[in-house]
Amino acid sequence: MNRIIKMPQLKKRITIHDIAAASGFTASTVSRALQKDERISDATRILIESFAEQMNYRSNAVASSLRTGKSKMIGVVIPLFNRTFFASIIGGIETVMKQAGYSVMICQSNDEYESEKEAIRALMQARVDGIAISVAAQTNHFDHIQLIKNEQIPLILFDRTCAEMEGHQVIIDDFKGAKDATLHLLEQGCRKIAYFAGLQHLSTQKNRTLGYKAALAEKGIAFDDNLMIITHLKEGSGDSAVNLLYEKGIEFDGIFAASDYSAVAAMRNLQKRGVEIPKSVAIVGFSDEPFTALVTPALSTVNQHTNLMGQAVANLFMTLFQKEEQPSFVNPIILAPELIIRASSLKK
Amino acid sequence: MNRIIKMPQLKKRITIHDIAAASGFTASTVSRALQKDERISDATRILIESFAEQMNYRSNAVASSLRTGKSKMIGVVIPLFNRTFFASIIGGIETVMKQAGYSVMICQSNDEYESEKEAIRALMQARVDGIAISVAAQTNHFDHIQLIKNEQIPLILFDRTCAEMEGHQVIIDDFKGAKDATLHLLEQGCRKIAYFAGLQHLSTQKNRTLGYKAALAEKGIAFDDNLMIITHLKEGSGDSAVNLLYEKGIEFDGIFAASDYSAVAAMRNLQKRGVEIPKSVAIVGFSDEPFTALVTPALSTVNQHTNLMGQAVANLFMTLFQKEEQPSFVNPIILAPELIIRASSLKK
DNA sequence: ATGAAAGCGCTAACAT
DNA sequence: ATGTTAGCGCTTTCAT
Repeated sequence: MNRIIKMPQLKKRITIHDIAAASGFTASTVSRALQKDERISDATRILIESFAEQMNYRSNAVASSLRTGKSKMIGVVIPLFNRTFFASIIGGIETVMKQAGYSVMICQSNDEYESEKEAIRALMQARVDGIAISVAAQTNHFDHIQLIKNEQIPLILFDRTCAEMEGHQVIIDDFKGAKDATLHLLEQGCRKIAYFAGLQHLSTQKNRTLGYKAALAEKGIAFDDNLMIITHLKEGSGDSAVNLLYEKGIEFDGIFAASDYSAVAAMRNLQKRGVEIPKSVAIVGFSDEPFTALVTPALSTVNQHTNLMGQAVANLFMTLFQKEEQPSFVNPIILAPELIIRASSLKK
Repeated sequence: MNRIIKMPQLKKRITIHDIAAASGFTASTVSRALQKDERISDATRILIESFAEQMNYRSNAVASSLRTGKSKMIGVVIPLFNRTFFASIIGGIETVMKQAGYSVMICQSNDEYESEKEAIRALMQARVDGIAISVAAQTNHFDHIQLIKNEQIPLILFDRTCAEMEGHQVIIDDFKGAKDATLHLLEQGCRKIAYFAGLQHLSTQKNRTLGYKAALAEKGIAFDDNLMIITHLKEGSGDSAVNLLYEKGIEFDGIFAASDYSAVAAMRNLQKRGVEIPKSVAIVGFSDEPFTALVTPALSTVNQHTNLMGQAVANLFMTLFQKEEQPSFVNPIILAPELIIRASSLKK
């Protein structure tokens, strides 16, 4: 004797075949209808769409990706999330890519070579359609980035690039940013401007150094090696840099720090020593992190128009995706930074 | 007459079939060998591995994902990248997931319902194996989150959760954090503690309010509605909150702000008014953003052990992945916050 | 305007 | 220990 037993219905995901069965068409017609292929009549399309809706269908991007070879995803590798700088760039990238139907997969390198390599591996395995990278501080060889090019995956370097790698670039004019900042300090009457520099193998930092020097040169002031202190620019570095200047007995009447964190830490150290800011020492930072407007005195800094930068990256992707073959080089996109003058540097 | 013509060799990606052909085995053996299946002899495995290496093979995660139904990716949706808070949580998640061979796909909701919904849609289309969400400030209905549960995708709510949704949770003990902060201010002698609160429909903010009130109650101080000012807690809000207190002529000798940005903005406003901190007004913030140690006076705040929180999320995922069926509920994981006492609140 | 059939690259149940 | 075979869900060429 047989009795019908209700199986514990495993809620299988709906596929185009289910819709095909339900609607009486075939899977290909369903596929075409959902893609709004012109060859499908409006009536059929609308019918199929309503079935899809009712049956709660969501297309399987994995299957689609396997078939078409396009994942409609791009990957972005950044050093760290904990800077408004990168957050804002990604915001710009996402805004544009989303409109074009792309998802953005973000990975952190923690400024380490190994993590960066691993992130790239993961993105390539996920078969993303393009990869954008701001290279890690510790990265000094580029074989892992070369892999991307070898596989003909569109590659964009942004912010931190590397001279050793040719590729598409979206960068800030760090030279101009640093030069403007330094010129501003000079115009405020500073003559001995300490420069808290970042690691000089980074393209951005190298260019900031050139900008600093160019400003000095323009005003006929000799570059003084003692005033340039190279650090990792993390939170504590401004503090130790100021201490170093004092220990060495080096006089200074201004600071240009290539990082806001470093600048604020320096400011705090000087205030503890009773140094008046900006009267005795004027300070300018770099990046326009939100807290710079909140410290006392408010920190002058250089805004990098990060959101625009992100949009530029995304737009470049859209251009690259249209090309059959990846062009090995296009002119870099260079964005202009903007000096934000606040109380920390205004002597007059 | 025939001549051999060299075709412009399209560098096709290497598949297991190519390796099979080159090594003389079949695709399944290659697949097994590369997965280190025990049934394949060491000799064969090593041979195949060397072929793979030489031929520059990378496995196609998309194909593998389609076949196995597992993507080895998880998705994380956060409101915004521009807080060290979320950056650090993600760092914790990534550390653990990577070790287990998972990639992490991160999306921003910008605190908007629509973006959050869109992010979830993208993650589900990518067929991630699990989704972790810290819900957007503007989200007030949860149908999109319900979708995740409907599809039986492991779901973890972290930090900001919602009472309306049952699900796995990893949260901070916001109640305790706020209570400790307020008690500390009371112990410093404050009697009229202004409370700069966040939007009260957020679970975290609601709990902080309860903590604030509990501390007052414990010390026998009546809650004064005038002292509680609800804002979005963004950068400018601390400033306007202080202005409001002055306009209304409400006296206060302490501030507990549910955000570091708000706290620092308030501090700055008061300093401009010539109010001494912490002498006249003691201040405590929330989150321990890195810049809080850099302002003058350094800001007392509540550290939320974000990295641990991220690790807890990841570990919970690993547990959930092992279950055949998703348990509808497990006890929430509640992490203890830590009060960081700095100069801004030390009267004694 | 719609259908049939093949295949993207991989894995796994079922052989042997 | 290795091979055969089928199929994940989709797109797309070729038919009609």
